[in-house]
Amino acid sequence: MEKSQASKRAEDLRQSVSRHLYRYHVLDDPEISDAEYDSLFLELQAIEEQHPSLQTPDSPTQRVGAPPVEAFGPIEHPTPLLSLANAFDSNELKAWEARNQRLADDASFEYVCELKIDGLAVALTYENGLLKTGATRGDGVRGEDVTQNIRTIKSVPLSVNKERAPSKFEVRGEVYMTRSGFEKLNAERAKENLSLYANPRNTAAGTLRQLDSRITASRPLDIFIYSLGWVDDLWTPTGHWETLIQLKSLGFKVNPHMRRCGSLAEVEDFYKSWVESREDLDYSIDGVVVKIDSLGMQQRLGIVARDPRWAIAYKFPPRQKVTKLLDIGINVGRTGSLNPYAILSPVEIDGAMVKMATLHNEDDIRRKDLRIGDRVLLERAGEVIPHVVKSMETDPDRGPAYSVPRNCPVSGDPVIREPGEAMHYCPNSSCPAQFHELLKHFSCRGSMDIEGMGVSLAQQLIETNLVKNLADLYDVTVEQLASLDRMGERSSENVFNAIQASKNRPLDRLIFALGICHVGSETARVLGARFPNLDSLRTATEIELISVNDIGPVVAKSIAAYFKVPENLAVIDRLKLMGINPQSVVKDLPTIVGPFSGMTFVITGTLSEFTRQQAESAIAERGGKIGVSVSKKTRYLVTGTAPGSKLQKAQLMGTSILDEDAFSRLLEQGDTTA
DNA sequence: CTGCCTCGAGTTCG
DNA sequence: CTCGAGGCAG
Repeated sequence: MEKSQASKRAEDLRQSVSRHLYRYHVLDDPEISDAEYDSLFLELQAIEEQHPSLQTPDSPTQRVGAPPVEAFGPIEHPTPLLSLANAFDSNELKAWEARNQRLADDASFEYVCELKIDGLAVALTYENGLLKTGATRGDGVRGEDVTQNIRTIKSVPLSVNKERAPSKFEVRGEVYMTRSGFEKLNAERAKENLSLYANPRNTAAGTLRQLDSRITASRPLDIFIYSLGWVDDLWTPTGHWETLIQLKSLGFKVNPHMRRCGSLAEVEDFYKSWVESREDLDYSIDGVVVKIDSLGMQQRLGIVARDPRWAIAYKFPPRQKVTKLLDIGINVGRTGSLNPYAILSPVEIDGAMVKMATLHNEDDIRRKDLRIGDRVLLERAGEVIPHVVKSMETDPDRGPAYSVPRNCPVSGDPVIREPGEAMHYCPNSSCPAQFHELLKHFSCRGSMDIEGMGVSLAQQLIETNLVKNLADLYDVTVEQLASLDRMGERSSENVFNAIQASKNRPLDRLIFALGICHVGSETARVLGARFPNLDSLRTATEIELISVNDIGPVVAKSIAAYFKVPENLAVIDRLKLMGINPQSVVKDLPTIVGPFSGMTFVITGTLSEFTRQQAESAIAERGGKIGVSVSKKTRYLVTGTAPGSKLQKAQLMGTSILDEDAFSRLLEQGDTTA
């Protein structure tokens, strides 16, 4: 290509690549496919390689990172990056307003609320439309020059419209890493056997301070710009809100969740709505920043020490607390696994008094080096279930490291741990603790579905020796039930009837209810469809079992082993005598042909017009399948209110997402086409 | 053998 | 919901 031609083409490409980067990373609304983008980018790169003189400092090819530097140079901030005072509750927020009103002759304020992103503050300067420097906050007065790293963040404009922007100015923002990007990064590291990063914030901090900016370029950093630092001319916005709008129109990525509020009550509303839905975001926030909108008023109120009077960080209640690990207890699971759990000095987190948390297994406890008596960090993150994050102690001699007991705390049998397995097991399958769990499993919804059979009733039946194995359950009389604690005449009859009614459950439910190791609801369903009754399953050889779809050597062995135990066979025989011997019609797995054939649906959140069961059977009736988690094979994600992390994953993977209305419409359409 | 995807098992508070 | 691990396709 001739140089003049190449120059023209390079200019066109730079513009269009920059535009597509902006649409993708700032607006989140791409116009072209990734492949189309790649081809434009590669063409530009090729031209610039051929004619190095055509390369410009704001070319998108300059975002890939540069060779490592020895150390970062210092950058002085012409106007210091301030910190923010905190308010931890509504009273402190009111006190803040009251103080400002006193100082400002009882003026009334307009506020701007923004999310407080949990990331790192940076200052970016532009000169004549070009990005000049990017610096960390440092101590507020002097930071580090991380320009090369900042350039690799795709949503940072390398240049802005010279006509509309001041000739020199500084913007401030927060660099962060999305949760999904963080998880993806850790997944990649796990694959390469590298150590895992602790959390998105620290990882973002480490990444921004990478001496080799090519590494930074490969990491999913992003930025939200939230204010103008200084400006040399031209621009005289009158308020913070207007500043944000202007920054957005210049092409900066400004967080979309901001609100102008006429009163503190509105601020409270904004704050409360985000306390509820902070987990729906793909990045962490730790509060709401409240600023007085008017710049004139800001100047009038001024700054005390390092905190401006006109702004405050209204922090969310912490979801992490430090508490004392009083002891480590052991639960024995249905499979005989010994499951350690933390007994904690009760603390309130997010409205709930937490006093227990699972500790998974011995290795996990040792990895976190938790010892009895330690102060530990406890977290109730997005999910309801709390977990112990780490120990706060550092003294290596503070007490003995934890070991799972050598003997089962219930039956006293020596526990075993197979090489390569994470869990310790009690080998005694008739251990009362195991039987208690089995009885609960046998009775639960999805198994034999015996209503009224809860923890306390199961315990009493076992302790009174009324039920020593599963078959005994069907010999229990109304009178015996009524003799137990908290069992009146009515409830005894109800439970008795529920037990009798459970005799008619289909084969797959019975197989599931037996609690054979590795045989869950799905495997039980497969087995129930392949074998006509329990007898034929019982006599099946391992080879026959393996030939069944979805059954491999491990599961086959487990099933065969179950049917070799004399106690198990005795129970099955007795159940049969009592009339529990369901038959199934053997055929190839039923395939319903319908409008949803070949589609997998995943549901998250709470639906309002359907129960989950109804939604699932509506899908199944139309030939669709229900998936547990979002994967490439998921056709639709159906979302209700308060969707879980599946939504993020679906967005990440580009899965079609249906809200409840869209789902209803799809069901109806399916009906007409069926 | 290696990378999916799916299944199983355990999970806290009110 | 999340983890670990079983099953299976490439």
